[in-house]
Amino acid sequence: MPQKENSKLSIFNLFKCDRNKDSENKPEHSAEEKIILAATSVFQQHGFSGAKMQQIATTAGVNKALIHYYFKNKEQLYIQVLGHIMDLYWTRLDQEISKANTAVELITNITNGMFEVLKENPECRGVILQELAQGGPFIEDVKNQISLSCEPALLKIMTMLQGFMDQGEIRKMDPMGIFMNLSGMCHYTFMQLPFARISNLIEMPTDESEYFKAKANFIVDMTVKGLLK
Amino acid sequence: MPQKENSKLSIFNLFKCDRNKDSENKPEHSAEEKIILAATSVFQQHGFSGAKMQQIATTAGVNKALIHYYFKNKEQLYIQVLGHIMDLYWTRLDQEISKANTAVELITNITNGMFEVLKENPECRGVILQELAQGGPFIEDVKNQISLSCEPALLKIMTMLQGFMDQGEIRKMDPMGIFMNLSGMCHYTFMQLPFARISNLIEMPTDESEYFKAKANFIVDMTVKGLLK
DNA sequence: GTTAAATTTAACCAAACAGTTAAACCAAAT
DNA sequence: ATTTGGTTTAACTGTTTGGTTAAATTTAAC
Repeated sequence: MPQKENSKLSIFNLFKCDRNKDSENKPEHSAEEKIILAATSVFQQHGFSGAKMQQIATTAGVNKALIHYYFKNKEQLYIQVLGHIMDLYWTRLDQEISKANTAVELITNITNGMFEVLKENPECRGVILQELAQGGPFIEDVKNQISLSCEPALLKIMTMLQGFMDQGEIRKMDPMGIFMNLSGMCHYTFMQLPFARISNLIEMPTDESEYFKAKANFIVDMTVKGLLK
Repeated sequence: MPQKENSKLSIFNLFKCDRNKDSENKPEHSAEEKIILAATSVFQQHGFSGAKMQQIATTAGVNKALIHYYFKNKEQLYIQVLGHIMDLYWTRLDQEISKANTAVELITNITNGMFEVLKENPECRGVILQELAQGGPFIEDVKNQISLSCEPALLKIMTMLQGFMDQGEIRKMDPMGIFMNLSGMCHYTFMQLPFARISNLIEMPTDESEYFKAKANFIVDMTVKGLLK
């Protein structure tokens, strides 16, 4: 069904096909899902203005007219993409933090969760942060999406950190500051990945997953050490 | 003089007017400088594709034809802007690190230097990182610019950190990893600034400079603590 | 088998935009 | 006084692109 206005695809529908690759009878996304996924990728590569509707259609293996059948216009499509990415990101992060019982585990899980979601979904890297950094016309939509997707998980993280401080596992610091610093280190790792790949200033092992593993460990190590009493 | 091809404006010419504001007789930038400055701002706000040559001209207080008189096309102008930003950034950083005698001073100065240059030049925030994160067609130009602008300063930082490790002030860690983490925390602070300004999840004092000061101290504190033995 | 929804095809429109051109204008230098 | 180079003006071109439309075609449901 077309959804010209403000309905929103759920991440659960959008990715259930990826999760159980064994079901060969229904391996395909719906057209609407394919469009969102393609749009996410194209917006990531070229930015909002640089992304062409035709390329999104081609990438999705779909006709351009169909995009406008499902989405009112480029802006609305972009907003849906923002929502999709936020959902993807915070759903994953929420899973990770729920498993932690100590501060060290929490830091470790957040870091690994961020690394995994950014590894598996390269298109997450640019899109959101671009909106944040530029403070463009979609910043309000990002804010609304954040309220929906991330606020509960974020508050959970804050509460847990505060708890670990109260019980003395780590020293008393601003929990939001801790999380922001951790986010910064993780995201920055992926932000400069295209540069790291071609630069001789940064050593990259042939196996890139080794690089990520080492980076994540390094971040956890430095952060945990920075938090302990 | 027009410079259709590969000549490059020096940052020293580009900003000497800002430094000595007392000289009222020559307060104006040259047209070429005005164009670069305007272009930097417009590219930052709208990205490469979203930036309009006409808007750059208007912002610079100059005619559109004049842009093409000095710069071959949009791509070349953008590359010049990248170079200008990198120069600006690393020149400032180089000044800061030279003043440090201990690891703590080094971390402090790098952090403060980054904060100041990002505070004073908001347009630095998006442009470069956008290129890095997207890995777009200009990544090679960024790499070349980095070789010119930052490599010496970066190597200096690495050497200093290594020295502080050898003499036992901080524990032995990958110096590049330290710098990358520090960069990530600083840049991320500014990246999400537009969001922080409108969000109620992040507390912002009415005086924004207070926010920056606290953030910088927090980053230094966490980093230094994370590096000590 | 009929109906309704999903999807394609292909042509089209209007606006925006990068870049060009040529003539005119102006300021400073010679 | 003339030259030269920087700068403006304004019109123009060719292309790209977002979006529309209407008819045709397929798919799935009932």
